[in-house]
Amino acid sequence: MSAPVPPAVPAFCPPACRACGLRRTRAFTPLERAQLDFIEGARADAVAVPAGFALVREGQASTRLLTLYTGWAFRYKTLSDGRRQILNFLLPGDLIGLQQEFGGDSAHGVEALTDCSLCVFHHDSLWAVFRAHPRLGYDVTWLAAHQERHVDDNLLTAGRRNATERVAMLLLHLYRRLDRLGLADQGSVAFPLTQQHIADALGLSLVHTNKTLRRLSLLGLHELKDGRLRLLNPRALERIAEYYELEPPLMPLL
Amino acid sequence: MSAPVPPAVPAFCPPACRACGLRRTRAFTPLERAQLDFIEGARADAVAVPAGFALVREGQASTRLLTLYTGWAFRYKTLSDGRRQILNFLLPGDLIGLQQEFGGDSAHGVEALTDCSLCVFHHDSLWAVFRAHPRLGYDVTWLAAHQERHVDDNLLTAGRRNATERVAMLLLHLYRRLDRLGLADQGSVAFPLTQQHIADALGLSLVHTNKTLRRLSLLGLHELKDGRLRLLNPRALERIAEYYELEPPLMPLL
DNA sequence: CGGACATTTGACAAGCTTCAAGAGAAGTGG
DNA sequence: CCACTTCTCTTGAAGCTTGTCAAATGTCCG
Repeated sequence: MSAPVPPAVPAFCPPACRACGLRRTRAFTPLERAQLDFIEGARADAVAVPAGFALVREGQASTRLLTLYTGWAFRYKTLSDGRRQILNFLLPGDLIGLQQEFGGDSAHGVEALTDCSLCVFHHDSLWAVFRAHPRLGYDVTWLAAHQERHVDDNLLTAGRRNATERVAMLLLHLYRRLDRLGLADQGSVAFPLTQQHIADALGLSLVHTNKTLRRLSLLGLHELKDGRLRLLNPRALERIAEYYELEPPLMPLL
Repeated sequence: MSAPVPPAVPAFCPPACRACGLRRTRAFTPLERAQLDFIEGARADAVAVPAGFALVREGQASTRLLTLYTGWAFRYKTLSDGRRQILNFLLPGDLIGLQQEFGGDSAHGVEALTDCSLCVFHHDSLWAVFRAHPRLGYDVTWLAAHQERHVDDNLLTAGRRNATERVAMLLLHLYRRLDRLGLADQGSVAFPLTQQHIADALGLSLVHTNKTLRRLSLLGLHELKDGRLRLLNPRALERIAEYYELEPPLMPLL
């Protein structure tokens, strides 16, 4: 938070998609001009929201489709007594609202974790995408399948890994996604999660999350300071989490 | 298994999609003739596999797209020491192989849980679907998003529900999906899962799954006999699992 | 300085896992 | 047709991981 690291992309989504800072990060598949123009036409707005803002409310209908441009958000579900499960974290480039577009209420909520800026698409633009640009429709499906892979990973983590493995998994996974987006700076990344977020993502209690995090830190595996995460021994974390990722694929960006 | 209940659809997928038994169940959205013909043209084969057959191998590339016609299957991931997490169960009408179609190795395996019959689509037919019939492409995305909802539910279950709630959730959820497909017969459905499957789906140990299942059964909430499941007190199960589903939507079927 | 919030630590309880072993059902081969 | 193996279900006991309760410390911000 306090480290004076310049952001990789400007804080606001520029009006022209071809000027989009995200597309310059090499994390996304390049698009043809016609496709880019189409996307630009489907955009209704660019908005900024503060940390904590409810982008999608659990159990409510919402037909807006959003792309996260800067900041972090997360999808979650809750039980009536307050127990909360974070389903996955959303980083720049991730699409929000796919599920809700398909009619019906949202089965999950989406909350901004930091201040965020987003692209807002017109209502019903999803169907228009499929009609006008099958390739982009295909990309949307790719994104849906890709997001499901993240949830699959998290389900394996919550269901079958112990506390140490879970924490190692989370740190590694997030670090790599951020690095991929060019958001790593001299071996560290901004890390705005509270331990409560981590606990809710991993299916652990807050106290136990704290103790596990502490232990890994004392073992010299990572360092969490000033709102930034540094992996001091990524190999050890890989072994613990049993998480060896190959080269991550290029992602489509809408 | 041993109960002499006639199957709701014939055991084999007929060569003509318009004769497809699944489409008569009213669980799926009706299609236009042209769309149906296109799907029929994309079909390469109809196959039957025995229980235990590996439809998709974990970590291997596979570009086949399948639709489950009869029987049960499940998606899973494993850790190197054998711990296994079942991600979700696949029932008739579910699409298999979406993730793998998008290049790269499969991050999960798919195994037939019972004898299954399936429709096999031609390689690259997915992209052809998007090109030729945007509406069907949209449907594929709907299916991807819908499957993710199931995984979301399972993640909430594994991460935040206790053993009793987990088991209640599973019984209720599967019963409803089967009922929806017209596979319920006088208040009971075929239930081919072993307790090991249930344990692996819920992130519990086999022993604890057994004891929890036993307790719910002794409380008169359900009956599991002769390979069939009967919910004796669905309301109580709903309250325990905190799972009140509205009318399930019509699903697309490829 | 006071208040809200995040982190940290200790003690204890509980839920769940592991270990062990027996019973029942189903399939196989002599 | 029966012995044998294999698989699933069942139950008890012990132990460990994780959750809950409680409270102190630290940090940010008005």
